[in-house]
Amino acid sequence: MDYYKDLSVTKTFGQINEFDCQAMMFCFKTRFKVFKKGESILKQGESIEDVVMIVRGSAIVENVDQMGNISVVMRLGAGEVYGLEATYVGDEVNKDSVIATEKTTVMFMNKYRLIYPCQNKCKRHDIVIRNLMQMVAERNVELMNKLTHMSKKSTRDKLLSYFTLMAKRANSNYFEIPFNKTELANYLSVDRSAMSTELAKMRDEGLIDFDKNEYRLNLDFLNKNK
Amino acid sequence: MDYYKDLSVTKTFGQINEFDCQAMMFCFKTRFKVFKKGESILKQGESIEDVVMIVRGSAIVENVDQMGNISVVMRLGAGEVYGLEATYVGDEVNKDSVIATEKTTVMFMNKYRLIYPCQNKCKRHDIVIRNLMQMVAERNVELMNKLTHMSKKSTRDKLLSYFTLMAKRANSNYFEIPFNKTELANYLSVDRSAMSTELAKMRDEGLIDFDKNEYRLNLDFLNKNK
DNA sequence: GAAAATGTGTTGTTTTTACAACAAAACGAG
DNA sequence: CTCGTTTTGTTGTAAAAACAACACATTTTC
Repeated sequence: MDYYKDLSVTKTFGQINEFDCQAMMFCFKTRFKVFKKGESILKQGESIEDVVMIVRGSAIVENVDQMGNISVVMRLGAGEVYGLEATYVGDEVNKDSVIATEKTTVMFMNKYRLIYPCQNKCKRHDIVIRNLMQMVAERNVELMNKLTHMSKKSTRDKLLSYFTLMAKRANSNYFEIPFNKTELANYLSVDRSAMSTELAKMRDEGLIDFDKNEYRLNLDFLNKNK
Repeated sequence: MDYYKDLSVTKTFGQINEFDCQAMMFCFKTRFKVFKKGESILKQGESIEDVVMIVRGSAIVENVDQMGNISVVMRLGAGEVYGLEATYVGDEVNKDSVIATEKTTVMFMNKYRLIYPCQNKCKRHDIVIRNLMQMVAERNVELMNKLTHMSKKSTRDKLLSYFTLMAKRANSNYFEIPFNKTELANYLSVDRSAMSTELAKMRDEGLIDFDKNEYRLNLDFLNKNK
């Protein structure tokens, strides 16, 4: 396979040469699969066999409760893994579904091989462990950020909390977000139509502007009125 | 110091003998401090110098936004650490405050010494790294659970989501929670008085019962009416 | 390129929550 | 034990969000 080009730019395998990477692929019993847009990479409730990594493309982690409410937990981009934390805490079934948002290549890795140190020749396993640790820490921060947005009382404040972070990340008050409107509503746990109304109101007030998934945040306005 | 008794039962240092533990204490430049109830162990906005571990007692992690809204992020019990993820991602200031909820002994550890492998004699450092990884993974699951509660639309569903998890954890429909009513409201991001009203309503309907921080969840009733 | 599916914006109505203000209860320190 | 502080419960009102139903736009698929 020539997936090494993709793997070499991931956080997990980036610092590892192609030869060692190959050895590790073997050790982790990796297999690759390509998913079409909308296909489920993992299904909520199914037993966990592997840790998955997005090699190319992207996916959304979502949770559907008994009442049918959809909650978007996060988005996974290239290089990101899912299923690691569950493996560490010993969960046996997926708590969420992972759904491809475009044509997406996924690498499946044996969950046990990944987290236990091995006696094999893949001598870079320690580096991978370190990298995974880093990624779990980053995910933690990501979840804390989501909590910060969701803890806001009003839809407007939730949106502003999210937009402010995205602007900071982009280092610009003009930025693109990885969600469409429906997904954003499910990410922030607000009603989509109510959110749509609120966004329109914010635009009328000159606070923000947007087109598709691109947004502009008028920070001057924000600071003036606080 | 005779803190070893306390440390020996923590996830981080539990598998390590007293001698190695002592060596590591030195390596991590640990220092101990006792806080009274209500005192701040870490303050939001202050620069991060150390990773802290609750040795004895407990604390609450909370965040106050510009409008003065208090959000309880999580509760820390004995053996739990705070500041690790921030160190991994390179944050320089505390995003939250950590406040002792009772008389609490805290161990401060040099953040760099903790996460970088060292050349010293503390040969159990690798075990500590592994244990920390486990704890960060567990914290992620904890945060995901909180997100699940908070993503529910109504106060009642938020409460039920939380209570159901606590009952599952306790393996009983009778359980104690680590929050008082005010803290619980701030944890779930709902108005305290509205929550109080909703709890009373749920009690009237026979769905739950409670006294102080102890709750009983009537699951039969729950299943019957869904 | 047409049809189907998905995504988005708008409106009015209903339900829920936040807010404010207060009283009662529990707790804690001296 | 007592006073001050914190926690909890209650109520009415105002504000906000959820919901439902729809039209229109956009995207996907064959």
